[in-house]
Amino acid sequence: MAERASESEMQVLGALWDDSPQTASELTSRVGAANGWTQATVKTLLARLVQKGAVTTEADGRRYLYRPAIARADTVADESQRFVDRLFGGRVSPLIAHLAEREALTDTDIAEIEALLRKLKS
Amino acid sequence: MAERASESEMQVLGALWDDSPQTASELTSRVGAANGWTQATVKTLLARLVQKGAVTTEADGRRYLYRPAIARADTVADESQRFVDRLFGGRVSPLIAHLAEREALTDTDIAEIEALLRKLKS
DNA sequence: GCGTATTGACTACATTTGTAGTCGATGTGG
DNA sequence: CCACATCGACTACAAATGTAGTCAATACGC
Repeated sequence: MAERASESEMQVLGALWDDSPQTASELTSRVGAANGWTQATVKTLLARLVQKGAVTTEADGRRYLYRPAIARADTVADESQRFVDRLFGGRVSPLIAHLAEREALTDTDIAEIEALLRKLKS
Repeated sequence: MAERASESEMQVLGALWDDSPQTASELTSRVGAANGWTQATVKTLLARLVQKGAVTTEADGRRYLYRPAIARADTVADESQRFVDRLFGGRVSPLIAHLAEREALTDTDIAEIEALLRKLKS
């Protein structure tokens, strides 16, 4: 089982979920730039992700192509569970209630959620 | 602004939100036992929370009574925001969609969420 | 009063995380 | 062919985190 990725590592992993494979340079341009990290930092993050088994490499000439080795959905599931447990005692609706209260929900969000719920009930 | 509490520290803080004030012993019995931590560990966590300004102490004879110094709602708000940003690019509905898919939503949850949304729209 | 249990203060230390530098190998443009 | 750019490997190192031990003071039961 792959170990958990740290928050920074998760940024890199997220970029790979969005688009893969990518080279270290590409990732530096995207994630690095977005977070103010140098290439060196991004490479360290990549190395750690590989070591944790969360990312795989494929040689492409002199460099590597990086690909996620774990599914976004699985990771998101684990993290969501941990999160809801940690802050909301495992209950989901308090989370929604909270998000709603903080006005973190746009009208579009609300519409989408309602549509989801309708589908869930059918 | 108080610094963020780590995950372990959050466990202790959570217990204080549920019930406060509490002594270190009480917290060890609850949180410590639940997590397999010794008294020493719980005390360290408490000391760090105090140092971070997340918990206050009040002398009670030879010992302290511990109380949360930051509101659950505020912390939950910050953490939720970070979480949604980190895993869902800041969008809330993918989170709901995910929870729904994983059947993490009970019928009660669904009903509660619908009620919330109705209220939101009015 | 005195031994014993309890408590906070202080110390300890390995691991993880954030952030980056260096360096040797190798590919590339001219 | 060769200077230069680029890449991964390895190294560095401070701060945060997880986990706990030790110790001196003190309160409490007898």
